[in-house]
Amino acid sequence: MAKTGLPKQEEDFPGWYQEVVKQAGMAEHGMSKGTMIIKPHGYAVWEFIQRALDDRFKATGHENVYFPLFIPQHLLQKEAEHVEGFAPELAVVTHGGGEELEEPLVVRPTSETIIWHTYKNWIQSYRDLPLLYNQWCNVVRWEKRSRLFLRTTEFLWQEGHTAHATSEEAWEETVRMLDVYREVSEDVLAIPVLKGRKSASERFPGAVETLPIEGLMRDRKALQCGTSHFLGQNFAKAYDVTFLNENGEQDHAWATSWGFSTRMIGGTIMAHGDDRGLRLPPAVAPVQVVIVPIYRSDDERGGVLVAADKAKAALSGNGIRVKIDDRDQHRPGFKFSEWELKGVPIRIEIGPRDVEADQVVCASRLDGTKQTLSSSQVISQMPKLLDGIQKGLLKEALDFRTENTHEANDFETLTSGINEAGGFWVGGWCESPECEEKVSAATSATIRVLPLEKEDPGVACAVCGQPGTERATWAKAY
RNA sequence: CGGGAAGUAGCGCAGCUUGGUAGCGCGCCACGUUCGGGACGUGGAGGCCGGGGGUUCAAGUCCCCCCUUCCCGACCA
Repeated sequence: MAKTGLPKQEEDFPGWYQEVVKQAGMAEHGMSKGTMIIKPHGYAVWEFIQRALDDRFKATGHENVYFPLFIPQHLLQKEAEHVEGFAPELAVVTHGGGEELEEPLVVRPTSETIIWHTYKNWIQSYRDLPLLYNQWCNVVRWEKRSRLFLRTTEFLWQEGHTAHATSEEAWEETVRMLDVYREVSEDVLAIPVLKGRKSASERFPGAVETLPIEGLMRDRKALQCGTSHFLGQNFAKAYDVTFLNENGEQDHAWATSWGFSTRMIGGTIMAHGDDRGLRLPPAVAPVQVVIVPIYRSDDERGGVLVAADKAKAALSGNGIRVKIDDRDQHRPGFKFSEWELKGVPIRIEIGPRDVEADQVVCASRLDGTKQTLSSSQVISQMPKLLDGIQKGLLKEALDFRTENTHEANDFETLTSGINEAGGFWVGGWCESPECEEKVSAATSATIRVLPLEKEDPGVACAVCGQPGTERATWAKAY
């Protein structure tokens, strides 16, 4: 049996998570408080996520820009709710060039302020709109508690910032980008997500509506996987961004912003990983197929490696990312375990017996099954096998979510359900912050999502019994 | 920022009670035997014992101060 040295997921999920991240070579803690060093294997996954998002941004007419890391403090203070929301978690630079600065510089926690300050100069007429810009960058938020990938002082993300002439257009953009996130989560990362709205208490500071996608991790806790904000005219008003509309009237621009971060590397690990380690969706696996040659003598080694090279060349020719693990210092069993830990979707074993029979042994990381395939079969079937793993991971995660989504129509069922079973709990809500708070106090869970289109739940508020006006989905979350 | 725990070799830890030559396992390097599910033997390299101050003939060990990390909360992508 394999000895991974990992805690069992069931017994110690946080411990399991931390060990997987470390042992699989994804990331480690940085030197200063709450920071993270992303290692090659982790960063390579991020590059695939970046590419998937960026392709979709371009396809929907967006362009990339870059704004400064430092934001003059006064700029940040113009939107009241925004200041209040971010004030506790700002990093502030007070010295530069060996001297105290006249005005402190805030390290961006997000860039709405500096961007809308700049948009003021870029927008005069409705003909200048929309502005559909995105930037890839790092941001800093001084969180009290950090966890690799999920919450670190500094993290990498993209933040889109668009300006529109009408409320309708901005709302459409907000919803469109939320769906881009849904698509990347589900089709690329194989994490099924719930789309919807946040309650007022969970909204982004300064937003009119915050639309999240929420995924369920294997410990039955939710993870916010991306958010798209409808900012209304709040930032345009705070930063005085006006334009002349088609009717010749001055109007404030309408705004959206949306972000997707390196936290989703952690999400991918927590949504699919098992007791042997990572299970990476083929779409983001830096190595999709690893070939482990097996041999005893130099003679066998030669023949096996020729067969391995041939298989690699053929697979690479089909656009598949293949690696041959020809390290002499490790035996095959060690390599099997190591690549499983790293999450490689397919392992091909080629030994003397296989060379003789012109075949390979092909093992799937999805369920551990092995099959023997002829050399030509393995080439022709590989895209299908990888696609099967991609879809299989999504299906497993979807089934898991279905099993762990429950209805609750009274306080006792709701709170004990959340506390004892975990997962998503759906119930009526009267929209009062008091009822929301009561559940949080009893469970530490929050409303993760309300339906995108507000709908009558047809049941009473699960907390107070008054008529329900929203259908709320609750869960404990990261 | 509260409540706990911990900082000793790259990683995981023992040693501290009762002060007296710096240890173990894994990993690393060399050679040999191994190789279809985490191999073994022999030899070797590697330490400002988190930092600063004290007590003492003598401090990893005792005392004081500081720093950092982890876990549990509150804050959050």
